[in-house]
Amino acid sequence: MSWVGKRLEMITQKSKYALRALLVLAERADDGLILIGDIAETANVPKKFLELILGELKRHGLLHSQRGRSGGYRLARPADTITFGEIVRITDGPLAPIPCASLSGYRRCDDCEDEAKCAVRLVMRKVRDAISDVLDRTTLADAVRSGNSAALAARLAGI
Amino acid sequence: MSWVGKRLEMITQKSKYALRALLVLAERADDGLILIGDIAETANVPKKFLELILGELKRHGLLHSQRGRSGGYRLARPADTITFGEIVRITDGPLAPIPCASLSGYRRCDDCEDEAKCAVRLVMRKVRDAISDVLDRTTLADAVRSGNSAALAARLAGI
DNA sequence: CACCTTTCCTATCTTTTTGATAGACAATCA
DNA sequence: TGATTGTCTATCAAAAAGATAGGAAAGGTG
Repeated sequence: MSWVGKRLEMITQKSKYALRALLVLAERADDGLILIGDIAETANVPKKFLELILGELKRHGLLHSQRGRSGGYRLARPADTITFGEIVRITDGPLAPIPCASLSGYRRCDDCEDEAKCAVRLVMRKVRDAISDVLDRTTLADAVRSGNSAALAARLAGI
Repeated sequence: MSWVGKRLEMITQKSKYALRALLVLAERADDGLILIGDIAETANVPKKFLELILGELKRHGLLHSQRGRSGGYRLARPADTITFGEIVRITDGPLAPIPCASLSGYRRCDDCEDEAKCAVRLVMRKVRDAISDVLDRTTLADAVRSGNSAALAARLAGI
């Protein structure tokens, strides 16, 4: 099939890293501060790159951190109040497939003749809604739960 | 807001061009062959770039074309049998946000420890389903209709 | 046939985005 | 004081996206 070798990502590696890192922090939410090296290793993310990502998440209020010996990171809010949508918007930008279909990051297409009758935009608005329907309703806590039960199911099926 | 200036596209310009071009062809489905220069002008797409796109769509069986004087392009199938999903998959690749969540273009993440319990993947599969629910159910014919009625509504509201 | 028109193919180019690393700096605590 | 740990800024290389150029091939017309 001819699309093999094409672009295969709508969500960047960076967002994937952010999600994995936050899931680690959500799982260990009761363990106090966690070292970035620890997060990097568990989530399998290059440590230096993770620094940038966690910094961004912190600046947006998702993380609390402390420097110095016995420092580290933890979630700034309960895991059931942080959604995938919020995270992806921070690391990748708006969820809409194209800017003219975005609520949070609307921008007119500069090559659009008449936005009112642009069928592409109307369809992409539906796509945006469908994406946000999933991502804005899924919290880190949900994901931890579903990850655990999926692992359990796989274990039961496999063994 | 801090995501201003970030990536604002999940669907490329190329796909937008493809959709606009095919919508032009769908609207004029009864007019026989249409010149690429005509399509380029109407859809507001750089002609040379459009050549590449239409070539790809043709090779995938969406278009019929003829060379020489009185040549041009037309849809190879009825407009109500061509979906947005099919088009976007040709021009941009799989709909899934990440390859490990794709049906049509599955590929394992090479940095994934245990796919079975990867919560990110589970969520992104839902996103994939949500996207394809919209795009695989929307045909060119649907879009032409909705574009027209949206234009009508705008006209009624505005004048 | 010769000629014009139009699609088709291949190569190339520039710009932007993505993913990643380096190194100095600042806070914290023993 | 000094080891530890997060924070900031700059920089880089590779890949993807967007676009253009030039000619080859096919089809119709006189």
